[in-house]
Amino acid sequence: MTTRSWPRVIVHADMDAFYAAVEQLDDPKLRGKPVLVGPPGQRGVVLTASYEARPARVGSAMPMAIARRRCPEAIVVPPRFDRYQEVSRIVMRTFADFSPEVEPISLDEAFLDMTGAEGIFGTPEAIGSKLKAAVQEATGGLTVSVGISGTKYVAKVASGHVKPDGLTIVPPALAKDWLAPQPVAVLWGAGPKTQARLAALGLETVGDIAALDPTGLEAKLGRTGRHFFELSQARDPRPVESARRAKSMSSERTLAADLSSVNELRPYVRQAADVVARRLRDKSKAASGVRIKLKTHDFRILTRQRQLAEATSASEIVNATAQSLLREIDDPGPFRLIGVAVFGIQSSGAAGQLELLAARSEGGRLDAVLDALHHRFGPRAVQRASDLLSRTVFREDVNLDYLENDASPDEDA
DNA sequence: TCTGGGGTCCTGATGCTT
DNA sequence: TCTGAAGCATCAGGACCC
Repeated sequence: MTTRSWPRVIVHADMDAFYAAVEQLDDPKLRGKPVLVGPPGQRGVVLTASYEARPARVGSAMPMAIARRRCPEAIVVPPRFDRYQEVSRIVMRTFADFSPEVEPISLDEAFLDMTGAEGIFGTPEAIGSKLKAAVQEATGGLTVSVGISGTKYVAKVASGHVKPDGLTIVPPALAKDWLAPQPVAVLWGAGPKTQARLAALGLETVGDIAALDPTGLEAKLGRTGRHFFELSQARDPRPVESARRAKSMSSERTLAADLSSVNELRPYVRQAADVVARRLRDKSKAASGVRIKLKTHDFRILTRQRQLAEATSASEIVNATAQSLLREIDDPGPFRLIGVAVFGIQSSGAAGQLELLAARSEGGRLDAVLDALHHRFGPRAVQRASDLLSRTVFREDVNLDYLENDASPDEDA
């Protein structure tokens, strides 16, 4: 199969049962056995179930208590996020060997834009096979499922079509027909509530949506209706964005036991505020707003937010704002979860200055940026910028998105 | 059977500015 | 000077994704 007639070649790569697979990779005693990664206590859900556990109808997001009942022989392993991040970095670096345009979606999946790569890697089948082999070799044996098509949406559905260790190729010309018999659950954005609404309208498959008049669907579902219609036609113009930035950061925790008094929540707010403020500083970022989140014992979510006069990464300011927002809560509780988030994230410090200068300098050229940096902030700023740049692949025509994205690749992986 | 944590985007209400 | 409409920003909540 050739991709010459494909307008774009988009790859979606999704690691198979990632957390559980990493645990099995690191501990041979777990291999071939049902493994559940999740909190060892009762108040939590399964993060990942190994494929050996799945015949027992155990899967992600299932309450751990239920999963243990359904699969009593399963070995429960507490998550080790540092290790998953480490392996994720290896996987993402492997993807980067195939394309400069890699958009990580989470630790275990990413989109790659491989348009024009046929000359280097061959047909879509060859691209998929080589990518899978490279990941397996780089990680010491982890498998990845790959979907390839002309849009992000179809590539994503395709990668989930055959799992684990699958490779599904959907030529753009066939994509609409390929989607048609699939259930509406594959529509990006159709969760349980929306699926129920669609079912009430007698819509069960993507083909049912594709056959409708889009204005009628829009009248019933608003912008979501139009969005679903476009997806049903296999139309999805979104580009692969390798320079996507976080818009918010949060830290939240479910309490071991519900708390009723706002005063009892204060230490947890302080702790969460410290965590997000530290993460902002670690990434040389500042935030222009603070939000708190509470979950009541009956699972109602309450939020309160406030804009700050000035962007900050100071723990004291984030904490003071969060504590003040807590005073605005008049719900009697009891509460089972407390969280603090910051939003309106922007760069601060050297990375931010570099970004601004790159934006302002003529054409964003690197030499102009460094000159301006030296002129305005002195040699230490140049050193800091050089440190940042030494961790990137050099490009003559550096633009701000590229700099921003690669300034801290370790955390972003 | 009893529901995590980290995110994004959308919607409707409300208040401010022009 | 007053009023109303339009546009915009912000807020709180909801739904969704991994």
